[in-house]
Amino acid sequence: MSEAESQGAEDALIAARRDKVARSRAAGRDPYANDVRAEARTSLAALRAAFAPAREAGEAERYQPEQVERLGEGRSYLVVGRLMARRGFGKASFLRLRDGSGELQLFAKLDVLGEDFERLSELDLGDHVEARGGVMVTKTGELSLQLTALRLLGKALRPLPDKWHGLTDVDQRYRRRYVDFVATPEAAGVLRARSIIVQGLRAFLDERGFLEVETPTLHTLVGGAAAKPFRTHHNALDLDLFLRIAPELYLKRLLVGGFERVYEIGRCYRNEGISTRHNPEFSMLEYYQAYATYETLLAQTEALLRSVDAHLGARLEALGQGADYQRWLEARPFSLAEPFARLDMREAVLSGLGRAALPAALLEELPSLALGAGATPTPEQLAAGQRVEQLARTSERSRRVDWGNLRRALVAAESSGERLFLAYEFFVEPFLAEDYRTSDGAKSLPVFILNYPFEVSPLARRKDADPSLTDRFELFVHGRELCNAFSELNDPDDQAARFRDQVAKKARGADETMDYDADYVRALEHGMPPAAGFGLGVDRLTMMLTSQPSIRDVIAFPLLRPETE
RNA sequence: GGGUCGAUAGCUCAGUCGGUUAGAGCUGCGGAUUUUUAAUCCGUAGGUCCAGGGUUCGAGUCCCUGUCGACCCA
Repeated sequence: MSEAESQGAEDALIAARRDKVARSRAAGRDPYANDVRAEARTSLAALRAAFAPAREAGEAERYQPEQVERLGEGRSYLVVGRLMARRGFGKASFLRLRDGSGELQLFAKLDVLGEDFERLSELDLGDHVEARGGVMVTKTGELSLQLTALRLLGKALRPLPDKWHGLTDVDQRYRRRYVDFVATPEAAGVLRARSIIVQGLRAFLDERGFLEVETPTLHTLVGGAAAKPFRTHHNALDLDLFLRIAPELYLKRLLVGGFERVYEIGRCYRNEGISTRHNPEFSMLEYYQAYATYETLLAQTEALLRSVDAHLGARLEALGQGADYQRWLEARPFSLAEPFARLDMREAVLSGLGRAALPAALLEELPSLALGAGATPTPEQLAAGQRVEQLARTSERSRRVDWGNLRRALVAAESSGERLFLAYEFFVEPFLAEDYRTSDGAKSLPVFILNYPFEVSPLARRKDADPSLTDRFELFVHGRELCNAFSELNDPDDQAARFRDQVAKKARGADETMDYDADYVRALEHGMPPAAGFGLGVDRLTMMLTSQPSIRDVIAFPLLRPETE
């Protein structure tokens, strides 16, 4: 970039910083020096920890000068980081330094710092610097480093956002996440929490003898979930491929291969809308456990979530982010502390209808309520419309049911199983958070929904007692789906029939169906041990545990429409 | 896809009923200040008011279209 291009206010700010770079260079100092003796460096958190004994009880950030002096023993410390604030007083100056572990005040005095003091004018907020000095306490009791040396390590040519308000434009926050993480400490904290959550998931499974594996993300077929895929192409093989929508079918091939416990944490891709709960690429945990049933996984799911949450709380506390965790914990509308509720889907629907003062027989009546197409409504369609209006008036809760979308969805429902599932989605799921509460009523209780119809569960094992249902559950936390688990279907003939149903559905126009995976059926024909499998959305789990309103807050670089210029 | 709200300096925001040269704080630059905590004080620079069209003597402001974003609904 040439200097001649500069124009406008932003460029003037950048030009001023470039001038300082030139001044540094002219004086023989490298504005991008890379010769920090890292082994001599003390992190700001470590430095604070070393002087913690001098902290005054009660007063969080006041230190006793004599004790600090004794602990310091005249030692000199080397610290590095980004300059976050500066308050100048002529022949003295206060600077705020931030590194990856925390922050510390630097105190520069002309008579102590010497000639480096003049170079303060070459520094800007945002610059990376190296500082050296002894630890002392200022008049207000703040732990500080009294500088004996200070130099630039990496010039920031662009200014940081407003030091008090930070970056508030939501679009700018997600577009310039590197600025957001500097300007919004909580945003950085959420990313740290995410890493800890993933560690917690791994630790839980590793302790139980699971093997972490990686399976293909480039698939030749669509399978493992109901979703629209991204398409891509391999040139050398001239092969059309899909980005995976789920790892399920490969993980179960590993069960056939003799691995009894496997898991994968990885990216999946779904070519669907973007919302506060959906990003086109997202992370899923799936694990498969031979000789387990979905009932085994019920208890294991509660244990997993509590274990991860405990791990998160403990690690954040250790990192000095305990206040963040406490704030997130209080903000949660749900609690993991009490045993989760367990509901059979059909019973949940009947109970949901009852709570809305709707007749149980409505389940059988649903097909006639489907929204008809066509310009002029038939008498049947008019009757259906009147019937829905009547039903919607039966109770306050019935009024809150999304009848319009239920009627639209019913058009595509081809079986009583699909209609049961729709009834669950419209009469039960929206009310889970208010209907199932902790014993004190303060928070919602996570709810397991059990026994899904086989038509909406093409990879799950049928129930022995009722083959129209499957050994499957989903976990809803505050009304939002978090986990999906079932006993695996290992009968190759049944699986082949389910695939054929999926293909037939696609032929009838459904767009979120699976392809027939002949290799997977062949794998089952070689024999898959009885097993249960589990899936969990890592992004959603992170949102829940850190009380973040948007999935974009838990993803480092969420997908955005490209900037236009 | 529909509705509501929004877009003004690098950042955070004002801008009255349509009226003269669009303001403030932070950041920057110059100055004062050797214990500050969003330091303070003085001075100064910084604008295609999202884009295009329209109404008007006159538009940041009113109208239309578009772009982008947020939220809600689907």
